Amino acid sequence: MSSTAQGARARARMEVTAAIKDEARRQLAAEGAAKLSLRAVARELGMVSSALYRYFPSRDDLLTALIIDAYDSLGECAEAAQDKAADAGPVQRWTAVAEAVRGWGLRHPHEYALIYGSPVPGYTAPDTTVPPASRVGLVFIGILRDAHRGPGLAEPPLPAELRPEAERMAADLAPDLPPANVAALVASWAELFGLVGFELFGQFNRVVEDRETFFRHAAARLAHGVGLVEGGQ
Amino acid sequence: MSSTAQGARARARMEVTAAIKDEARRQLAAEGAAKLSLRAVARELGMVSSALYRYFPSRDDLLTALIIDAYDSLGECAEAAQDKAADAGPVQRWTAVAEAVRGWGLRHPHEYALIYGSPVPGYTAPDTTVPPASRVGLVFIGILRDAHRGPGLAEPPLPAELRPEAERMAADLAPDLPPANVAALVASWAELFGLVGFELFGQFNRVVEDRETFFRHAAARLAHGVGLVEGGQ
DNA sequence: AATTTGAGAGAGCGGTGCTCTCGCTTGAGA
DNA sequence: TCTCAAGCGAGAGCACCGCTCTCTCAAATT
Repeated sequence: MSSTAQGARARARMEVTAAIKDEARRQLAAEGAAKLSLRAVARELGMVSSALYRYFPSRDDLLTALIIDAYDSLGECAEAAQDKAADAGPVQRWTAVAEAVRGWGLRHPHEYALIYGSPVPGYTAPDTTVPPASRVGLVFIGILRDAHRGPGLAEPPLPAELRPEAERMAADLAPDLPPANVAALVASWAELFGLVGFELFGQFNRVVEDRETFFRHAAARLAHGVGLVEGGQ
Repeated sequence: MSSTAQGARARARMEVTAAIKDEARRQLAAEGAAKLSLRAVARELGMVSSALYRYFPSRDDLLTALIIDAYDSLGECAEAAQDKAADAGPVQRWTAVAEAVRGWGLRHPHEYALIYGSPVPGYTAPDTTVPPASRVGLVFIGILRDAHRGPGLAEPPLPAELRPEAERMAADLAPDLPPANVAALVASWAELFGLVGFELFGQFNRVVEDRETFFRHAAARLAHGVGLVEGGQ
C-alpha cells in the first residue's frame, strides 16, 4: 500500500487539515497574523468553529503550523536560487540567495513578519520549527563551504577575544570551515535579515528610494565581509 | 503662568492620560503588545472601559502613543551613551551607542518588538512617529560628522551603480558627508538592528552563546565598514 | 453485525474593542 | 456671582473572539 493511502479517513483528515491551513494562510496574507481568526477560517470553510479544534488544538498551534510552512517556503526559495546560480562565482551566489530572501519577503510580507518579526504567540518556539528555520542558513554555509574547497576563501580578521566563541560556533555549525569565517557568517546572516526587515517594516520609508540596487550592493558588501572573493570557478 | 499650569481641567486630563500610558506600558512590558487590553488597563485604574475612550480614540492610538514613547526612550538612551563616550575615538563611540541600543532592547524586549518588530496595528505609521524614530539614526550621523571634521573618515568604496542613490540619501540626511559614507551608514544602521533583533527574537538561540562579545565585535566591524577609523581625537 | 472511533453541530462562558446614551460635576464666560 | 455648556465617568449593549463541553450520527474496525 502507498504510504499516503493508508486509511481513507486519514486522507480525509489530511485534506481538511490542508484546507484549513490554506484558508488560514489566505487570511494571514490578506490581513496579517493579528487578524487571523479561527472562527473566520471555519466560517469560510463552511464549518462551525468548534469543529476546527479537531485539527488544531489552539489558534497558536495553527499559527505554528503556518510558521513552519513559511520557513519551508522561504528555505525552498533560497535553495532554488542557490541551485540556479550554481555556476556563478561565490559572491554572485551569495547575492543571488540574498535577493531571493528579499524577494520572498516582498511577496509574502505577513509571513515574513510571522517568522522574523516579533514572536506572536508567547515567545516559546517549539523545537519542530528549528529544522525548517535552519534551511536558509544552511544554504549560506554551503556557499562558504564550496568557496573554501574551490577558489579560496579569505579569512576575515578574528580578534582574540572572539576566538573562543568563533571556535564554538564553527564546531557546531561547520567544523570544516575556519572559525573566523563562521563568526563573520553568523553576523552577516543576522545583518542581512536586518536589511530585509527594515525595508519590509517601513524603516526605509523616507530614507532609501532605490531599494533594489541599495540591497544588492549591501548584500555584496556582506559577501565580501564573510571572506567570499570575486570571480571564481 | 507656567505653560504646564494652564487650566486645572487640562492638568487633570494630562495626569489621567499619563496614568493610562503608565499602566499600559506596565502591561506591555509584562505580557507583550498582543495581550495589552483596554479593558484591563481601565480595570486596573478603577474606571470603566468606555471612560478610556475619552483619552484615546482606539486601542491602536494607545499603542501609537506607546510607540512614540519607546522611540524617545531608546533615542534618549542612545544619546546618553554618545555623550558619555564623547571623549573616546570614533569607533569606540559607535560601539558604545550600539551597545546602548542592544542593552535597551534587552531591558525592554516588548517595547523593542513594538517599534522594530512586525508593525502591529495595520502598517501605517503616523507621521508623528517619524521624529522620535529618527533620534538613534541622528546619533550615528553625528558620530560620522565628528569623525569627518576630526581625525578623518575613510571613504568606503562606492560602486558607480549605487552613486545616484547614495547622493540622494546624502542630500537628504547629511549633505556635509561623502555619499559613500552615508550609504554605508544606512546599510550598517539596518544591519545593526538586524543583530539586535535576531538576539532578542530568539534567532540566536542555539547558535550564539557569548552574545555580549559577539555583538561588540560585530558592531565594531560595522563601524569600520562605514569608514570610522581607530584611535581618536 | 456489533461496536468503537471520530467528526461536526450547537450552546455557552468569559473575554475583547467599541458605541451610545445618560446623568453629574465643574470650570469658564456673561 | 450665577449660569450653562463642556467634559467626564457609568452603564448597557453590540458583534466578535478563543475555547470547552455535550450531543448526535455516520463510518471504519473488529
